[in-house]
Amino acid sequence: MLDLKFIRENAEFVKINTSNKNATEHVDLIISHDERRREIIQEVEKIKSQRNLVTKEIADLKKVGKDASEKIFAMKGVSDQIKELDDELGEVEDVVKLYIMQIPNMTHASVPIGKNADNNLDVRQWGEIKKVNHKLNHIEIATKLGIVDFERGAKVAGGGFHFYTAKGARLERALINFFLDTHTDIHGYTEMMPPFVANRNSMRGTGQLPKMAEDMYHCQEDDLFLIPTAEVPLTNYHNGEILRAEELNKRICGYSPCFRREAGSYGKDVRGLLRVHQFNKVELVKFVKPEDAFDELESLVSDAEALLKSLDLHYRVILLCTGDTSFASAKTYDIEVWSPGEEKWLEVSSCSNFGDFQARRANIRFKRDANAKPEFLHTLNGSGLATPRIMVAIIENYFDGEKLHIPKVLQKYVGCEFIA
RNA sequence: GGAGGGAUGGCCGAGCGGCUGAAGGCAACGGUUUGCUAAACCGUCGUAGGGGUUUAAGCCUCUACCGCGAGUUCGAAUCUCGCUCCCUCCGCCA
Repeated sequence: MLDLKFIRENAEFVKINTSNKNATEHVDLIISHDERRREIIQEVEKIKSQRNLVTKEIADLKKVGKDASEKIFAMKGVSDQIKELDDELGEVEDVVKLYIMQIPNMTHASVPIGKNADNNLDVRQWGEIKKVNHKLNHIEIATKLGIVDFERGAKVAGGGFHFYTAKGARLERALINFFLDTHTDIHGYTEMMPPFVANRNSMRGTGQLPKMAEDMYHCQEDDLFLIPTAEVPLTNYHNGEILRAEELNKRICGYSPCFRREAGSYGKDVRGLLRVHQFNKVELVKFVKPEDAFDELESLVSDAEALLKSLDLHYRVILLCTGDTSFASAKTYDIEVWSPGEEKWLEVSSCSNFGDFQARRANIRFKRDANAKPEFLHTLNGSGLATPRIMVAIIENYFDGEKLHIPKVLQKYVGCEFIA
């Protein structure tokens, strides 16, 4: 959510920046309603002030035992007048809130302006395309080795769900543990095991609601959503709180399954593990001082990259253009890993700086010192990493035609050197 | 699921419908004093939103906020109703 005052004072900038994100805005509507809002406030507060004055006079009269019925009579009806204005104020404020929540975060000046993924900027690449002596994709290999079962996943839960089986399950678990261990032991994150469902307030706080409601699984009876990412519980961990400056910059990480209905995405890159309704991910979240946010974004990306280097997987980092940057983000880097089977880059991480956008929605602030005014802090998050496409890359890159070699760093977790 | 109890500022904790934006304590901050640490004393010390003023930090003023939302009343932290969360006990369950 943007600051109303900011919108008022930078209307043109907000309009342009929003359209750069291919989003629509109602800035004019917000501003006109805000004007009416301030009109009403002035009017109603004048009446309230009057009422408070007379009320005090009544109290004084009663205290000395005098008759106040004349003044009391005069005040009859004033409350109704106030209520009427307050009601209108509420309506006007609801409109402002409704539309202000729909304005995306402003992208940072360093973000290239562009319509879609074609305009994204290639920042750097690491490693190189490995020669593989097979022509199989991950589905064929995984099925052959018996480490993923797509058919039974579909039988039990539906299309887009799968089982990891036997050593496949072990390998998946190994990835999760390797990721968590690296972030906690080396990168300075504190591990959290969050709830896998969240309420509306949390979903609104991180920006999934209202826009993404259709993409989430919802438990109607309890009005809870299955989390689409651990970003939701991890960021909302501090919802409504004021942190001390010494606690910043704070890094937390956590594993969770991620649930995505992905309504409407059928037919595109959905084979096998490429796009599924439930997947595992280790998420990195930072709460930082505003002035550190963009530096922290760079280190966040490199924390995720470190994992790919350890796994010796060829990857590239791209800077998303305005049109490809998500609703709540000010700047986003994606990390993509090379898939020999698909002959494509696969997104395995998305690292974003949200500025104060989420903090404002979730009301997360900090004080620079004991007497300072609370300020909104800045939040960041990134995947470190999402496992399915890493699994694809490992399966395709490490299969030698007969057996699947286990990357060195994972061997102690999997307990073997290869799967045959 | 059943029965009770509770929610007040950064924290603890008072609060007969008007004198309570809220006592008192702690913490924090500024200062005075004592040859260090400390103690004592004085002062400051919530948030948000309007309006005014200033080049600005700021200052002045009004309004709202005692879990959330409605209601009663001239007037609600205080009374009524609904909701949420927390605690205790019972039941059920991993």
